[in-house]
Amino acid sequence: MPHDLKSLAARKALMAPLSPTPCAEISDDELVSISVRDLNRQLKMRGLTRDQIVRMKQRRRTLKNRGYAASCRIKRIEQKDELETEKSQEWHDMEAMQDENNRIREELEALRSKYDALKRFATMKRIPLPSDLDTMP
Amino acid sequence: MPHDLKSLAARKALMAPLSPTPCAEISDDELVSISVRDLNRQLKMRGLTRDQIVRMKQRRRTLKNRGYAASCRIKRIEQKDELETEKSQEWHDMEAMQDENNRIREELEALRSKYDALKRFATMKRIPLPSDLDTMP
DNA sequence: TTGATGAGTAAGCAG
DNA sequence: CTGCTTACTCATCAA
Repeated sequence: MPHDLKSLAARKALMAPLSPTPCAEISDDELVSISVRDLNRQLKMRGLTRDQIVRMKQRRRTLKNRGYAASCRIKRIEQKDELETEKSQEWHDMEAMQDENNRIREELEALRSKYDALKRFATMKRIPLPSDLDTMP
Repeated sequence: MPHDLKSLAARKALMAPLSPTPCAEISDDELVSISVRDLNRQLKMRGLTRDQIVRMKQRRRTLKNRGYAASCRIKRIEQKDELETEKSQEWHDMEAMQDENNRIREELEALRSKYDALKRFATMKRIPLPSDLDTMP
């Protein structure tokens, strides 16, 4: 259960930016969306230290991972929802089939009564029945 | 999927002990299982700094959290398994009911044939049937 | 390199 | 405080 629907926003706002050093005005959003090629270009152009470059790459990877983790969580709850939906659907189908089953069963019993009555009537009236009743068209 | 069945052990071994300073030979296992009351007793007895005590408490909380997180994950996969099991069970039930349904349907058709044959026989022989057939016992 | 996932950590809620 | 859950980070595996 979401213990924190209201604090989520606050949390996001309070969350320290991943890079204490904005390094060269590249925002997190930019950093994750930019291509590696372009990133390298930018980095060279701004003449960053090798160390700064390494940090930037790591920051990029971390930001990406954050996104992957989020997808993973979303996927998990979607799969769960899917399972529950399927289960509920099967339950409905099952109920429908149960009803149909009862309907047919009643129909069968009713017909059987009539059939038996007819047979009894024949016996009473001493009317011989054809022996091939079961195979008649 | 367990990406790391072999590396789990290695990871565990490599994982830095939560406290670089064993402080006062209290193992992680001890620390999580001991009661607060006993912990305080131990801490006082050994005469730890206020700072050390705070750290110890935090270490305890972290270790507890580690366990909670593990339980949470286990619970999650158990619930998923449960859902899948129920779904599969429903599927089996459904299949059984479908079979039963077909069986009854065939029985009904067979009986209907015999009943119709009997009626036709009566008509052919010009035998009047009782009008209350449907309500006969 | 990119994406996905298990495990650990911290924050925050509920009891 | 205890226990649970979420979001994040990191290690690791697969593609």
